[in-house]
This record gives sequence, structure tokens and C-alpha cells, in this order.
Amino acid sequence: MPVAELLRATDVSAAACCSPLSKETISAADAESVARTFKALGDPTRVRILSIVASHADQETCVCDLQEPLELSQPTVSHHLKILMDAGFLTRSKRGTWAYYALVPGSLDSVAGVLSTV
Amino acid sequence: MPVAELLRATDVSAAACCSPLSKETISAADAESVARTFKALGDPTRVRILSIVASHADQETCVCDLQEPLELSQPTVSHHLKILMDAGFLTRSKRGTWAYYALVPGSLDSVAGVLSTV
DNA sequence: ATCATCCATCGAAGAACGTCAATATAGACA
DNA sequence: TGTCTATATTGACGTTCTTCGATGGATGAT
Repeated sequence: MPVAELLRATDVSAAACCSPLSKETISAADAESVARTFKALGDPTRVRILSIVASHADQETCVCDLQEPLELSQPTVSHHLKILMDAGFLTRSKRGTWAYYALVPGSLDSVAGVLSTV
Repeated sequence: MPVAELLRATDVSAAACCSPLSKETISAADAESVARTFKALGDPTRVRILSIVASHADQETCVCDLQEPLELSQPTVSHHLKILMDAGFLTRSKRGTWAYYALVPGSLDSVAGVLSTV
């Protein structure tokens, strides 16, 4: 029995003001996961970082590339990069003293796909 | 002259580690706007609200419909609904004492579209 | 070996956020 | 008018987030 029907069955009295559910709703656990992804995109600095990384010809950017246009301290930039990495949007490859960040291919598209399931 | 070239021209010394920009990056103001939209989706409760509203047959939901499945107080539910309204995802139509919330058609799709421009 | 550079991590300060109880508002009904 | 119900708003509290300076680790150059 889908959750949708279960909700209707357990609260008959409240049905006065309400319409029935037509399809399954997202689970609390899935909502948590989806929200975590969007939260990573919910900061203007991180949006700009993704834009800058995506705009590079080879899609690779070092921290030094970001610090100046963002006008933020180096620790702050690293902090945001880590959040975008943990959310699955960026990868890091270290060569020498430089750390190159790149977009995870398809990661933005998959987020767009999530929206159609909500 | 696009901003991308301007950035390269004004910082020759940093070009040692970096690759050129291939397209325009998002402006700080646009990033702020985009981030505000994603921030509205960056909370599990609000994701669940959108899911519940979308799952209703006529896409209309009153606050009483949400309070129980979310297991949150009524003021908290109203708070989240206001955020989703301000972000352009929901509309409210009041009939009697009830307030019916509905998805703004295409609002989720347009967010998906933003992702391809980042 | 020493020094300089690039980056990550730590710790702290201030702002923003999520939540609730209490209160206010507005409509329905007697 | 008065009461009841559904919702919005206010004020407060604890948590989380953003940011920075200071520090540490690792690599390249002299």
C-alpha cells in the first residue's frame, strides 16, 4: 500500500478541506539527500565558483584563479570548494603545489533531473 | 570586451598555473539571485512540501494537509510555505479560513534550465 | 637545507537559519 | 456580538553557516 493512500486512510476527519493524493511523495530520507545537494548550490559564492570552473576551456581551475574574482580569502575559497566536492559537483587533482578543480561531468544535469521527480 | 578576457589581461603573472576562460561567467548579482532560488530548495522540509503539493490531484494543498506528515508545528509549516512562495515555487489562494497552496506551473522546470546556464 | 609558494585545516566571531510557544488576524457560524 | 477554527506573525532560543586570521603540510626553487 503506497504511502499516499495510507495518509488518506489514517486521517478521514481532515479530508473536509483537502483533495486526495495522486502519486507517491518523497520520503523524509530522500528529501534530506535532495536538500543537501541544493544547499550546496544555495550560496552565491559557490554558484560563481561553478560558473568560473565551467567557463574554463579545459574545465580545470586552481584556487589562485578563484581568489581574485571572488574577492574572498583563500581559506574561504577552499572551504566552498570542499563543500562543492562533497556534494559531488567538483573533483580535485593535485599537480605540484597546485590543486586543479574540475566539474564532475553530468553532475549539474543530474540535479536538473531530480527536479522533475519532485 | 567580455569580462573573461578582461580577467586575463589584468593578471598576467597568475597565468602561469591557469588556463584561459572560454566563455562568460555569471555576474555576482545573477549568482545572488540563482543562489536564493536554490537556498529555498536546500531544506528537507521544503523539498517534502513541494513533493506533497505536487502529488495532490489538483495540485492544491492546505496547511492542515502538511502539518501532520511533516510532524512540525503550524507556525513552522507556514514559515516554510512563505519561503517557497517568495522563491516563486508556490502560490496561495485563500478560500474561507483555509489557504490553498499550489505549485507555480513550470517553476521547477525553469530552475532546471538555470542549471544548464551555470 | 632553506626558503617561498600553494593549499588545507583549525579556531573564533558574527550572521543567518529552523524551530517553537505565544499572540494576532481573519473568516465562518451561532 | 461572540466564539471557534485555520492561518500568519512575533519573539526568542539553539544550531548551522560564512568568513577570516593563524597555523600546518607539501611541493618546487635556490
